[in-house]
Amino acid sequence: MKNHNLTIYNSLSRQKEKFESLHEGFAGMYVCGPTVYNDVHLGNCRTFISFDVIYRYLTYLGYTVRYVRNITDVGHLLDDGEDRMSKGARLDNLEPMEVAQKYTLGFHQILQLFNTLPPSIEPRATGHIIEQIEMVKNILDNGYAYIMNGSVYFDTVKFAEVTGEYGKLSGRIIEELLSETRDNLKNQDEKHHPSDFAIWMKANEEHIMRWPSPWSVGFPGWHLECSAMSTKYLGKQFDIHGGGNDLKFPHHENEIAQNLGACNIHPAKYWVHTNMLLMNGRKMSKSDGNTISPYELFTGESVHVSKGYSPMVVRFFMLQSHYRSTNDLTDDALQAAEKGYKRLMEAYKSLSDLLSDHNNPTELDSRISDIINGAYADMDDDFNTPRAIARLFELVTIINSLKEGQIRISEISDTGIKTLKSAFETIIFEIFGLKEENSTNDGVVDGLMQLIIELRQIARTNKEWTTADKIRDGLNELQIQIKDGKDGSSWSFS
RNA sequence: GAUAAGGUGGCAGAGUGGUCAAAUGCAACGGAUUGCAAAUUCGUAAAAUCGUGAGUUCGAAUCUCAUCCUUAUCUCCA
Repeated sequence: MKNHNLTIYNSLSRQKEKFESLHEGFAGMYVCGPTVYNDVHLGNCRTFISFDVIYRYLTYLGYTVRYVRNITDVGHLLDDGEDRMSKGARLDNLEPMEVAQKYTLGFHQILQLFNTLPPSIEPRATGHIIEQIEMVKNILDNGYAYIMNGSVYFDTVKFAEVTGEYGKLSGRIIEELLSETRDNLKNQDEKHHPSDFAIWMKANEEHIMRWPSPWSVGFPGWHLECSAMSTKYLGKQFDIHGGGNDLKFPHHENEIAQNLGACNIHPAKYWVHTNMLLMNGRKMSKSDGNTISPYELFTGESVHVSKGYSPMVVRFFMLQSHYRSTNDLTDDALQAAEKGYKRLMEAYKSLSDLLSDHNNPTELDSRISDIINGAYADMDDDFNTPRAIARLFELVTIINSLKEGQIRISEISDTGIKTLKSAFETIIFEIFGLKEENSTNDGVVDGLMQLIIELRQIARTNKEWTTADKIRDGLNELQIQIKDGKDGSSWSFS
């Protein structure tokens, strides 16, 4: 275990709290995953990238982390009461499980491109029907639910009266919830109160996804899976529960109610919510066209971007804002992120070329250590990646100055260089989860390019500028950029 | 309407009582490099008085109130 002073903003208390895990050396984290009836939304990616960094940082600190992220493949109700999964199935003319499989695979592919680590356990709601039924039983036994025509509803009024816990996370006031009317909601008449919610639903004739239960052949309520699966894999109480801001109500509020209702204990010590990703200052919305898919973003096939941006550039862009702030995705901002990201990676590469001629501690050495410690302190402060990145760029300036001679190489010791290198590796690759891209691994291309560069060099030596420029411009059109430096030319994909 | 989070340079985005005329990246400007560019790089240089108005305080971007705007949730959403 590393010494640290990690604080996390807890949505439940609305303040930063010192992180102390329930079990020394271990950390349990549950994050609400996607509903797999559609392609992943870029906003989802932001959330999962944020939690990926949290997962990575906890691991870096030395915790043995169990990271559970579910796949919702049943239970979401549409306005008309139809299950989301079966709707997708009907439209695509597929089995519900086929739909789930298809979009689960797509989801994994995209997240892999973003270099997120897979969770320790990725449970599916349909694989935990038994656990969910058990939980319904427990809630019934504790008197916080009632049965109506084969469906089971959570009694929010009674729960609120007995525990006083309902609405705390989202700041809802129970009286106001009770006075709300929702005439268009199906089964409204079955509920005692509008704020009550289904934990088991009786399936009607057309409903494809159905399981037997003590109450009816039916399916579990949407909020129930997370309560059941977090309890199963992390215990009745665990450290961190995460998800997007938009899940606070009703999903997380109801989850807390279910856990308390079934187990008499608050499920999570720290509730962590990520903020929304915007595009051009507005929310992403399919209906008004203000949306872009991860794939479109990578290829540039969208009116919203001037070109494609690689997954690592997008990841870096997202890390440049704090997870609790909204993040505005714009073409300008992505271009800026791309340049910054490249500069950061180039500086890392330059480190290999730096050689000090001595090993006596210097003033610069200690300045470097201070900056690095600052970056870790930023991460300790509620995972402040933008500030940590800012510090890395202070190091970038130092590295480049050493390389270019603005700072004499004797001003840094051998140890200082090693410290820089290991800090870059740990922070950029291990914690931020960035990786190098664009290596061709293609001997033929490399060989050809080497040859072309040599030919152009001959032309340049002979001052045949027309030929040299033709090669340069022609390659440029093929998205290959020639970079003329002091020690010859190099190339890269632009 | 209610609830929650916000409005900081040209753009993105840190900062939440004094060390802030305010980090960092990009852009812009100046220099280095170049056959010219691009790319790269340096800059004790330039750029925001922190939505608006009022208040608390010796002192506010940071606290309070009002007001305008944005986003989220209240119905499925990361």
